[in-house]
Amino acid sequence: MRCATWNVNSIRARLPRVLEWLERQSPDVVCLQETKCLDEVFPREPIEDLGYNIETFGQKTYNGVAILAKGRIEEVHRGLPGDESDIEARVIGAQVEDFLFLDLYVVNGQEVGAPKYSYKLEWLERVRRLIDERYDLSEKVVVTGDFNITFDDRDVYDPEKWRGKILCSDAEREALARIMDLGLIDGLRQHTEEAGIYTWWDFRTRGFQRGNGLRIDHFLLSEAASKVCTAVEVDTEERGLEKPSDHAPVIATFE
DNA sequence: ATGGTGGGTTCCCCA
Repeated sequence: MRCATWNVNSIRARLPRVLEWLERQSPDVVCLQETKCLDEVFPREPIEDLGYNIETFGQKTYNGVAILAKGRIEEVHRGLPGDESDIEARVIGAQVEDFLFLDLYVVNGQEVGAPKYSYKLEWLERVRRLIDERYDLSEKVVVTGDFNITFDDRDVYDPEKWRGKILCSDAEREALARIMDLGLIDGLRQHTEEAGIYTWWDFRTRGFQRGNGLRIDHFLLSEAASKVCTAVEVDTEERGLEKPSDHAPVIATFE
């Protein structure tokens, strides 16, 4: 079973890339973020034609998440419990075979100290509660997506420049650590301690061309999932093609 | 400290 996460930065703008990539990689499950469209205009047919079932949770203009799977998608849930006034489409969860998935598009936060930064920290605590209350971590649980947080300096191309900045601040890393404390493992770090593995490169600074990236897209695995996870790999090649997303796909393999 | 590019919307927001 191979599962991918990919922030596509608009499913409609990225559709040719996504279709080609699905054909090339043929993952069993795909968790998408930043689809940026209402469910009724999600381009379902060309993806279904490649053999995928689809569950979406979108909104106009911003955010939006979706799960694609070759198998049946069951027990689908959308959003965070509690505040019904929060309509941001950033969370979708589902079961595929004997795996429980949670696909997240974590709030970016804009900059440390901004209102959106406080919202990001509160939002992460709500995610922690969702996992704690709804997910049985004795099962094979895969929490994935765009976390907009680096774990540590190995995930940052220039740690001194980014020290304390958005995506790298202590409070963000602590909020992520509290989620990990539920009993989740960073899937990539099971396999390598190597620094310089990135999943996102800023368009504005031509980060990819300069090798300036961050690792902010993750696979958080329950112990049962981690025991059967044989690889977590970034498809860096995809980021270098024509009209790419600013994120590369990441693929986790389970035996 | 600033700006750069890219996507979507609508006369600017978000990343």
